[in-house]
Amino acid sequence: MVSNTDSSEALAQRLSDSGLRSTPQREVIYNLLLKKRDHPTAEEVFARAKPELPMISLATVYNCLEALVQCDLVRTVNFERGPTRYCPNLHPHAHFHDTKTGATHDIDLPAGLIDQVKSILPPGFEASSVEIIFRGKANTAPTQPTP
Amino acid sequence: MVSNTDSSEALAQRLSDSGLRSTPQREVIYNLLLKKRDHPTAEEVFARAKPELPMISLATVYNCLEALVQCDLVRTVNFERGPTRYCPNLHPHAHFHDTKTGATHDIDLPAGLIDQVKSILPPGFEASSVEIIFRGKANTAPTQPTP
DNA sequence: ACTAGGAATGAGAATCATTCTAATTAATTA
DNA sequence: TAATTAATTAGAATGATTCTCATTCCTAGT
Repeated sequence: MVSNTDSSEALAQRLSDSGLRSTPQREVIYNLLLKKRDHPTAEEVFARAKPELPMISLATVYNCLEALVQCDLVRTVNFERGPTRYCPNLHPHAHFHDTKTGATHDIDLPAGLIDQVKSILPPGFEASSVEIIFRGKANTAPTQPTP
Repeated sequence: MVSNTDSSEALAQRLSDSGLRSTPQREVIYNLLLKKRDHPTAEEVFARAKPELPMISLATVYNCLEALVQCDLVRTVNFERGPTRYCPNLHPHAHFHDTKTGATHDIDLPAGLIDQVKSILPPGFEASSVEIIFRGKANTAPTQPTP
């Protein structure tokens, strides 16, 4: 099992690789993103952090989230002009935005898809990233009630 | 050649199909989007409309753009949380955002690509739309100077 | 043509997410 | 330990968009 100390040190390492410091606020926020991976907004992160860090300010939440994005532990997701949402990254994935419920789902991308999509670019276009956003209804079956 | 009246009437038709009225402001704004297809923001549209309609207000620009979006003559494009940009639609296309210059380029999508991308969705996900955004550098050769 | 009722417009206030500022605190290095 | 540098906090400021509301414009129905 991964101990708390291990993940703290991994985070500290990642941060310092980007010239940033590890702080209690950054640790709490990163762990909270890992615990509930539902693409919270900064305000939601703020609310979830408060019980652990009652004095934390919204500005710090933004600062911490930006730090985590900078060291590539977290990705931002935007739908239209809604508030930015944060997702503890790793695998390449697309996002499915349920227009009914507002929920965001990660969609794993099969190997090669990104390259295949990039291959439609005319000469002269060098894409460093490709973002794919689906919109629609997700019929995510609720946890099956035992009959 | 398509006369001004023709396009006006086409616009009027589209608008009234969506229960909206044709107005001078909406016509000017739609024509201006068609004339320079560089994905302007509302503020930019505002600036371009003023010479023709000195009394137009920014609120009206937003209203008109929304009307055009509603009757499917115009699409919105968003990059992160930057201002919404407007693009007179029609073909299915992706967007390439030049991170160096900020310019937005339309990328035509080959037939079938959208369906192919949709096919990666796990069961239960019904996508009504797929958006593809590329980011990177575009080496769009400037209009070749005759030697 | 005339008028009632519903849109659309214009001007400015309000809102929302985010960024900035300045003062304070904490951590790291000399 | 002192000096530097970064991070935190609270609140002000910003920027895009939406809202409000008074006014004007159309459109039906008479």
